[in-house]
Amino acid sequence: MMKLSTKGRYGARLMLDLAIHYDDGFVLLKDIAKRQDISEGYMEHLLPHLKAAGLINSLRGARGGYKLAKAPSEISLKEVVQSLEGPLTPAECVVAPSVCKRVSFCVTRDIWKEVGEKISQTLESVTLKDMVEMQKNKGKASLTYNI
Amino acid sequence: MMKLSTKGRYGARLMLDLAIHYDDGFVLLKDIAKRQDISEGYMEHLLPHLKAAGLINSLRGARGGYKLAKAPSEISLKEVVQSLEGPLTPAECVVAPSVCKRVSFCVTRDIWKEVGEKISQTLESVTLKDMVEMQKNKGKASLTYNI
DNA sequence: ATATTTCCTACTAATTTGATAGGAATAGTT
DNA sequence: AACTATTCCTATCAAATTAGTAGGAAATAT
Ligand code: FES
Ligand code: FES
Repeated sequence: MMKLSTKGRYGARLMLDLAIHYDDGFVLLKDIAKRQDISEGYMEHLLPHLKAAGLINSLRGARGGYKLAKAPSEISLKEVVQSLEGPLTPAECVVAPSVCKRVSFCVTRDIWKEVGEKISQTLESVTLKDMVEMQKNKGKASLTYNI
Repeated sequence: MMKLSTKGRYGARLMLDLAIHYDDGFVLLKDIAKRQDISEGYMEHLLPHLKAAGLINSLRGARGGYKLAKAPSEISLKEVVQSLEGPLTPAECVVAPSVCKRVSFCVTRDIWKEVGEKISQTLESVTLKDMVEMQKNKGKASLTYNI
């Protein structure tokens, strides 16, 4: 249905959480899971991908945890989603031409490619820092509403 | 993986095929299936959606078949994909807020919404007529190559 | 040593996707 | 009226993907 899987959605929230706590040193997965209300066990599966993509660092053992490998302003949402969901294209054959026999003359493929590029551009234009700012503003707004 | 399902992909090819044969009256599903190399039985499932969306007309019985309900220039790829895949948004909660408890303060949701709008815009800017033109140009190019 | 935490692997359950099958309803043709 | 060709409808099945759980090994600080 053209949906992101939970990998991408949970991953975005995970990274946003790490960005919010960027100055707090290593953050416990347990705490992220609690704050974001996501199963700790499931979220564990996301971390190797994020690490392989060079987006986070980890330390094990007591006092261990996770933290961003770069400043929030240096990490785009595109990197996050892509590391978890794979290529951001609506059709496999855009990135793996061998899966379709019709690649050489298929018009729809050209369009799927273009759509994928638009998605990439959009996600690339948003950094974790932007998201932290957005979150702060949201917090303010809801406080105002409560007065 | 942020992929379109075969519904959307096959549907786009089906509609392109109908657009190419727009002047030929009712077109047989059998012929579309043969030309596009898609299982006739499976493609059958797509047609009710396209019809419900007012994109095609059908006639049953002998000499029956399918044809576009509007001129190719009046049908955007967005309508086609949307009728088959549902809302063009990367996360369910954008369109059905009740599925997440965090809607009121969730930043990622705002972003998924924006991405969905970009996808919509891109698909909306392409009509079946555009696709037919693209196909013609492809045909020309490949002929040239063969000389 | 001990407690805490990441890391790794295997397994299971649930959902979605892709595909097939059989026949009812409809419309033209003879 | 009988016949043929086609859409239309529903049920079913198989395969693949996604979501989630479990158990324990490896590493690090105290
Ligand atoms: S959809 Fe893959 S080549 Fe057309
Ligand atoms: S992902 Fe649905 S509200 Fe955040």
